[in-house]
Amino acid sequence: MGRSLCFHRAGMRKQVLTRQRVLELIDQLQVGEAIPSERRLSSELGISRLTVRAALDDLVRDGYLERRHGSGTFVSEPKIAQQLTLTSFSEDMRRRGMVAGSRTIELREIHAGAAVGRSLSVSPDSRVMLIRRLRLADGEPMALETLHVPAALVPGLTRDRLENSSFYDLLERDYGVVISHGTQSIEPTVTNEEESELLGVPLHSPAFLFERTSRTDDGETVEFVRSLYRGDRYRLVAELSQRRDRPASAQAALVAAE
Amino acid sequence: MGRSLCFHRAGMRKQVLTRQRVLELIDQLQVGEAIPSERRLSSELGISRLTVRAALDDLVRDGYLERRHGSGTFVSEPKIAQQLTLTSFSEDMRRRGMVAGSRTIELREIHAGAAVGRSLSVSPDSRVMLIRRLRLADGEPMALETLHVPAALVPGLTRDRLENSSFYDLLERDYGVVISHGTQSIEPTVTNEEESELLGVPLHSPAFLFERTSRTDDGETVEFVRSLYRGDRYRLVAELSQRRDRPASAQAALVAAE
DNA sequence: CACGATGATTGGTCTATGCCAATCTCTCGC
DNA sequence: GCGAGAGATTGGCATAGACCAATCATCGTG
Repeated sequence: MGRSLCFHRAGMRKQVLTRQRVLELIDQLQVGEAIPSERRLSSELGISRLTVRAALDDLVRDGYLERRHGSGTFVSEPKIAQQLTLTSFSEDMRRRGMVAGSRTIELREIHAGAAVGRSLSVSPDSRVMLIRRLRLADGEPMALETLHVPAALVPGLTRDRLENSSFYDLLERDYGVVISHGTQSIEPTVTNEEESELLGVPLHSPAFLFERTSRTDDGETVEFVRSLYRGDRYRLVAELSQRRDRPASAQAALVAAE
Repeated sequence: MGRSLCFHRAGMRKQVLTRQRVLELIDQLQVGEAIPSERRLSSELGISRLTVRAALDDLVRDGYLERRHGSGTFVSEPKIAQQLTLTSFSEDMRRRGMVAGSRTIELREIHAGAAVGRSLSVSPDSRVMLIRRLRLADGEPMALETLHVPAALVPGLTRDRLENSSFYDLLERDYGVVISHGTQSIEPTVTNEEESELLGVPLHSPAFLFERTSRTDDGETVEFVRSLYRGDRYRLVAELSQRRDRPASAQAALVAAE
């Protein structure tokens, strides 16, 4: 903590570096413990207090910290982030202290077809990898994932490389593809016979159906995923806030009746 | 726009007032149209550019505006806010250009009991109002809502006053109760016989079950609501982002198996 | 010992300013 | 008329500093 930001990587914003530094700090502290004050961080890191503050704002918004006016800034109870973000299943489970795993059920190359072609912004004739995986937490089936990715993006993809790994990590490490944004929808559904058997739940059990389309920075669509999460083991929880100084905003999409 | 912030209400933060002023502006513009530059707003409102910027940051985060470096700041396509917020059904529907309505099915005073007592932080013997309402959008059933509120909070509550109104508005207007934060969980479920009939969907249709506990600023729990939203008409959609400079964070709660 | 007052520390908000990067517009030259 | 370059405008990021509000700790008094 006696160092200023001379550890910076070229071009990286000070705010971002500060965020990372503070996250390291948080890892070393217990819930409820205070981090150093803004003024202290400012002088120790050799940056302005507003810059420190901006980094902390971000961490507060993401739920890592909570501020108490006049007291300090404290490590939060680990809780659900307010914002939905692109999260790999593996990372998600790891943050819960669980061991994430996966079992590849199917891996083959298909023609995209109309629907998948549209979702991936490729022609229906395009070659696409279809990957079906059962996602496990502490060895228990949690979700069933069907993933489509343009075949040209992942030459030489094998089951071995997929086993017990995060697809995002693999994309980046082995293919230099970095996912940066996407769109996700969530619907309630019920499990069919095959799904029920794979997930170990009764037929027609309630489940969440997540559909996600992910893109790289330059807008290339790199995956379309459907994931079915068991409703008996999975629930979305959010801390909500209504600020008097903000108008209410919508929290859901309403789709047209068929 | 030739006025400075002399329209301010006592104690209200400049950032908040700016936000409101800009929201008014947005209402008058078309999607894709530019708002005045930060520098222009700064001089016209008589506040510093950083303060303008903070207000715009907020609006950008909430999806009202999008910034293009070097070009300006533009009105966004109306889209789903990234953050889940406390939203009244009425406001939600209105933002979709639909007419919100409701039909009160039941309004009576009961004893809280163990579960509701716990949710409302009152004793099981406490008197609690039970309100069941069907929520309509353009006259069509959309959600079934069961609301519990401590009876002492809403003396003289009648069906008339509930009809076609937002409970939040009513709480504030008639009882001076302002909800400020809460916790919401979302689960997939299926409709039972009564629910299916009320919502006009087949038996065992997938649906979202929202449970929400809402509190005032000083932490008093003022309502516990269960809402059942039709899965065929309701879906959660989010724009997702994975910033390289941010660690992934969880987006859901995982509940223990019963 | 307990309570109240005071001072220190902390977060909260804002001002003024500077510089860089990206984009747009206008002018000039071919 | 078109393209390139320069200047203007815009967002992006940061500094230094000031002041207010809330909380905490310490000290003094009853």
